[in-house]
Amino acid sequence: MANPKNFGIKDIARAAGVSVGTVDRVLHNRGKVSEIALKKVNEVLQKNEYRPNLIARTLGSNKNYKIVVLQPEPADDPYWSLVSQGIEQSMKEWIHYGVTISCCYFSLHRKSSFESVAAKALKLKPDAILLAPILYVETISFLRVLKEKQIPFALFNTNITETDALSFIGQDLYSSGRLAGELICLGQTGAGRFGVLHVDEDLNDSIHLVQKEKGFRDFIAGFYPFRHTVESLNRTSSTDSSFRKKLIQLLSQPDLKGIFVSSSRGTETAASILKSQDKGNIRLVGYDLLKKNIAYLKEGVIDFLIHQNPQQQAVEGINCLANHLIFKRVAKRVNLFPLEVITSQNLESYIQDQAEYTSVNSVI
Amino acid sequence: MANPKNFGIKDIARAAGVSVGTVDRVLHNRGKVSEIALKKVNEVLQKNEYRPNLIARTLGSNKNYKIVVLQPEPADDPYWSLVSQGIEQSMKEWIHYGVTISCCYFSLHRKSSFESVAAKALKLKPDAILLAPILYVETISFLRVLKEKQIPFALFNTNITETDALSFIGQDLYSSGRLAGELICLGQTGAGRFGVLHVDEDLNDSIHLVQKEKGFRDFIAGFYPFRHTVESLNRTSSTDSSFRKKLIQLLSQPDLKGIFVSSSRGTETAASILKSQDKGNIRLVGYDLLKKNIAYLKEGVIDFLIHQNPQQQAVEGINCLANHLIFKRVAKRVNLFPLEVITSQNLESYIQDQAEYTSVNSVI
DNA sequence: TTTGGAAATGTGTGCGTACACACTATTTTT
DNA sequence: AAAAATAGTGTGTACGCACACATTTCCAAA
Repeated sequence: MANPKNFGIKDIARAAGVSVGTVDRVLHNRGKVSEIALKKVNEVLQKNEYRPNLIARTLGSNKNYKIVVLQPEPADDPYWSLVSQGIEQSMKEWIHYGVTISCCYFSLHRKSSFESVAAKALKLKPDAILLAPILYVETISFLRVLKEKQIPFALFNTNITETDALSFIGQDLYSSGRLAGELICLGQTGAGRFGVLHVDEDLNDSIHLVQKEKGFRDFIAGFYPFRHTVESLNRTSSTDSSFRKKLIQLLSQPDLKGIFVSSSRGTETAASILKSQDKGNIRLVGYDLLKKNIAYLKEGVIDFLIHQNPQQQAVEGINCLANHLIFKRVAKRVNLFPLEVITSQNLESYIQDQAEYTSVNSVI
Repeated sequence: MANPKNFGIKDIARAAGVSVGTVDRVLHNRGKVSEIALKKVNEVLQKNEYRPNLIARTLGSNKNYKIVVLQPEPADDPYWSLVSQGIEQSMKEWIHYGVTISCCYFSLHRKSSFESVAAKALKLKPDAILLAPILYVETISFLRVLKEKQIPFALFNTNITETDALSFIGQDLYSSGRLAGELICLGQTGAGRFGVLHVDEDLNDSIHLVQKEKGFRDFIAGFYPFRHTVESLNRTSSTDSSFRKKLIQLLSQPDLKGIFVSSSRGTETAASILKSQDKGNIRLVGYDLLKKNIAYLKEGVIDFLIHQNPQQQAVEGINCLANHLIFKRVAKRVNLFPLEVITSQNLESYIQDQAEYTSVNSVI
């Protein structure tokens, strides 16, 4: 077994009887190399299990890359400002490697904004794109353009499997709905009613919400042994006043077992209504460690939060693309995040700062 | 704001009117530098917010470091073989930076083995030590020796706060006991009995078990609103046959609400007994994703596993020490791991391979 | 046979930093 | 006053790889 720190291209060249220039050409499939030299070098590479020193490679290389992120407007929803935090973190880290990162925001309430934002992103001449495909229809057509232009891209938050994405970074949303079902059913007995809430999003274009609900319904149908019904309530915009009335009506049902809310912001809205109706004893499962959700969790209004960890999704999306660009690293098609269950007793362990330094894999 | 990629020590030297040798001496407090030159260089450094290129620094430096890990014998318990996997992973990664890692194993069943293993570790002339302080008394005296010899060390798995550890990497064990209490009480009503099991460890020298039980008891006492008792069962060795009888007796109590097991291997033992007694409906909370525990979780015998993630603890312990040695990086005194709740529905998201590439922080 | 072009290879310099050693100026000791 | 020691600085080379450009070799065409 070679000592990886000491066996470099000079040693390869010496052993193969060629110059370091030829070794470089073989390693990078660059220029022209004779069959004889190619064979000799490859034999030495294989025999010694050569691994390039990626630190030296980075230092010696002189390329710059640009990554553009397309995501919903953070000012509209604190969930997406967590993503922005992850992006800012990544900017600071990757600048040393000659990678610059830019953000383009589209509005979830004006779907038409997606197209002009996407055009703007392309104007920036990105080497790669990280995209949260929240708007299914608009995203598909944009991805067609990326394919034409041969711009590599990765998806996060929501997966669209019928694309050529380098990678998807995020949770299995169907399974997160099943998990919510499991957490709501635990310890429950007797015939019952379950609620699913979707708040402030167009259900028809938001496959992530559809998948979550399906997971929830499938779990209840398959595992809750008593007679039950599952009802869905949607609020399409914050000016829709019938939603509150319908939820209050649902809360007054004596057989109500629990409520699953499909988004982080919706969780906050539902918790607020449950609290004001003095219904904090109803089992409530929602998403994400937004400030207000944390407060409701501590009060016991919310029983469980499923942590989507959007910040880390963004970080790992950038890492995936940067590794692809710089190191030509093969990406995992699906980088599945754990479905993290947050309760009042493990909350503190999640909101403390995570480890400052983690694996060095990203540069090796 | 300086462009971090372009402003190097040559630029500093030029701007300060000195050579790169003098800049180097100022940066590293090395050799001798006149007050005049020192002032000039420091002004330029500050004005330009100079940050060294750590990649170049690593390449240009020629130091080797040795880290030694002290942990319980993996052959005795699959939990510790997960740690070994983390160590092996880290060996591969850090060898490129001139860091070699060795392991020394002590037996939990022969406390006397700790002393000779610790001596062996010192014989290896480590630059730093990563230690699982499972045996409290033995550990304390060893840490005194490390302090004398000025060998930096980090602790993982169990914290001992009254030490000069660079860092502790692991979970808050008291809180994990509380979390277990929360998960067992959820949806339970009426007067009840709760069990805590400790399997195959000396409770007097194992503060991690003590802390977990205390957390569990404190949660139940503070939050379970009905009349209740908490009883503790210990098995001191696998030849202790009264344990099984006592557990079966506990299982037959009609007011039993749930059981908390304090270790991963004990969880397996308890689940096996619960299953054989056809008591899979009893709420059971234990630790870790060992193969057999996973099987029992899928069957529903175990309701929750708290994932200690020992592999990642080891990885991050090594990263902490390596960063300290190579980059003189200041370590977080406490690197608190999330208390991860595993159920049958989120299990798959945890046992898939984790992200292959993560933050580049470790080398910047 | 000679010439020109293509194929193939070797060499030099760069990336940014670390650090050993040569060199110069000043101060102290004999 | 001369020699030795100290303070301080500059220069060169190293790390391992990338890659541009100079040089050599080989082959085909005239």
